[in-house]
Amino acid sequence: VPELPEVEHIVRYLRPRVRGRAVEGVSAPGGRPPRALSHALVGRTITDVARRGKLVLLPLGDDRTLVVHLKLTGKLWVKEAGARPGPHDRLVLGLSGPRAARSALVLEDTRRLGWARVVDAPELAALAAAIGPEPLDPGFDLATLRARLAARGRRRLKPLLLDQAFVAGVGNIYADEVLFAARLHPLRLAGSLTPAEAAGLHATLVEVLARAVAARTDEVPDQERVAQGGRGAARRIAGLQVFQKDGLPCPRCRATIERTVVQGRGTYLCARCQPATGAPVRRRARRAAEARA
DNA sequence: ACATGCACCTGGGAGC
DNA sequence: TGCTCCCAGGTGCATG
Repeated sequence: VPELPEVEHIVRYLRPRVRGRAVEGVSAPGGRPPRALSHALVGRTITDVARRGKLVLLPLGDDRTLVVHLKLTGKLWVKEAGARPGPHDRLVLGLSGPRAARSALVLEDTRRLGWARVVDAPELAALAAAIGPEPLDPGFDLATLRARLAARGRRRLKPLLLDQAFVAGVGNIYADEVLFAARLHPLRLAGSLTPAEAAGLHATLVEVLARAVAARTDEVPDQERVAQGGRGAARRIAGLQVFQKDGLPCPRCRATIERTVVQGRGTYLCARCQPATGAPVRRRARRAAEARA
């Protein structure tokens, strides 16, 4: 599941491989001919590869940009031109190059939830404006986070972290990892954090994501390592502390990590390290217990 | 303003 | 073995 660090890694993998290449053809193996995309892309040059939140941005030199969202199972590869299409290849962009080095940018997406489209500058601005601050930007300081927490004080921490309008790029895995590192229960209300807790959340948010990005800057693309041996989202990511570790001892206190469901999503936490303090939560739980009785 | 629940889609695992 | 059921997770939308 690509979250900010994985998307960043894909961007770094793609940039030297597609920058400066012209799109020579567009096809969709096993699908409808992508006529609109083809019309918008053929003949244009990919001038760079960038990221905004979980979006991959491929600017085309004029005011247009190819935007890709990988959702749950999307991957972007550069393959040799003419390589046999994989069973889940959804979109193939033939790229220019010396005859022997011609290549293709391939969107592979098992579950077909991802998308790719070409937008103009105003549309790109609208997409970007709907996404919150980049947590790894130097401008994302503690004051910024505290102001945003205060503005959404009645929301619970985990749904808030998953909300791309609150902060860019956090998904289910890193939301749990950040909350564990910050010793905060996922159901705590944003407005209930002490100044020290807010500072801890800021520090861990930056640290956990930065470490995950840094762990992937080596030459071997993560995607290729996954293809060689990994299976299951958690296995792709080294160094996870709690995500999908239910039943295992907490790496900090040895209590058993548990799995719950928050906002319909699997949520992993150490109840000893991340106590569910906060009066509103308890009141709500008691009301629920009374309603059941 | 916030939460909930479903829809989208498919493969993989559990259970029978 | 082979069937059904359920689940995963990002996001958008309808509903409470």
